[in-house]
Amino acid sequence: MGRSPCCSKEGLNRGAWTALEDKILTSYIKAHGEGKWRNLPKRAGLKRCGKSCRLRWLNYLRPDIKRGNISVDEEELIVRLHKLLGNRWSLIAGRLPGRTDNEIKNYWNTTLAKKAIAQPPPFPSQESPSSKPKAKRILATNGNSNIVGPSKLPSPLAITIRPQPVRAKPTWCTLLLAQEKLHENSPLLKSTSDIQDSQICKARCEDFPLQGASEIRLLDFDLDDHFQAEKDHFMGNMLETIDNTAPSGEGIFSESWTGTVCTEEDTLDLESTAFLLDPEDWP
DNA sequence: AATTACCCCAACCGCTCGCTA
DNA sequence: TTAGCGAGCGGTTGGGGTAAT
Repeated sequence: MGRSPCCSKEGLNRGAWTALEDKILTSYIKAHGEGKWRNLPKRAGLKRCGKSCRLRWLNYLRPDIKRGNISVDEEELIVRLHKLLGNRWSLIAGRLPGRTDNEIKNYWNTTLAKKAIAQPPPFPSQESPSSKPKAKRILATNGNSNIVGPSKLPSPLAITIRPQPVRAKPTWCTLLLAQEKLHENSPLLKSTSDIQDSQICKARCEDFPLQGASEIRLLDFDLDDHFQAEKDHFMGNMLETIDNTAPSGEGIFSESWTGTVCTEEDTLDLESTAFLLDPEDWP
């Protein structure tokens, strides 16, 4: 079939944007909003490809953009997220308010990748997530590591794991690990009986909305300050566990699995998790 | 001061996905 | 069911800036 190019390249400006072009694009979007990128240049009077306009706006002109001066905290978060997600820059950027995927990608390629090479990961057998075949389901393995003592954990606590959404509207496969699970040596699901247990946890979540948080994230819990230290401790151990359990692509945190946003609404949407409760449905 | 080498990052490109008619 | 469009993603490129010689 072959698709039409996004725009005719003839007669269009290319390369660096001028201040005037920036001004035109900014005022047009302020007046008419984002979207309809293909027609935007014509309507705004810009001799640019629509894609180019979109990129310029999203990566540079948007008012909420933070540029440069990536903090140590942000850097650490990028490293952790990259460990989990691979080169999924947009997902990583989604966890860093004000940062764009392009900036993070550039930062990684120019700065962090070198550091990563200089400091090889502790588990040599673990490949970069992006180089591994996609995992298809949650297959539990034994983490075999102490996570954190019972008294350290905020309550209630749930972790949601879902397959990596390729685009919007992901198919959710939600597992909620009961707090009690985290008190055991193996925090990860090992058997279908564990999955049955996770149902109980869901009920608890329904009964017990998260305090002061409309969402939690595997890498960025949004909990009360009171729990900050516990959160950091927990996350540190959790990441170690992730490293230990996904050396061969069959751990639940391998390739296509990400710990990601768990909104209250998502937590309550249990339908998509049904297959997890039925061992017959496992391959 | 001139030249070269290297680094950084904005922008481009090709591809894919979701949606819709 | 399928073709086409709009949009987003990740890899790559090229040019400007700066350090080194």
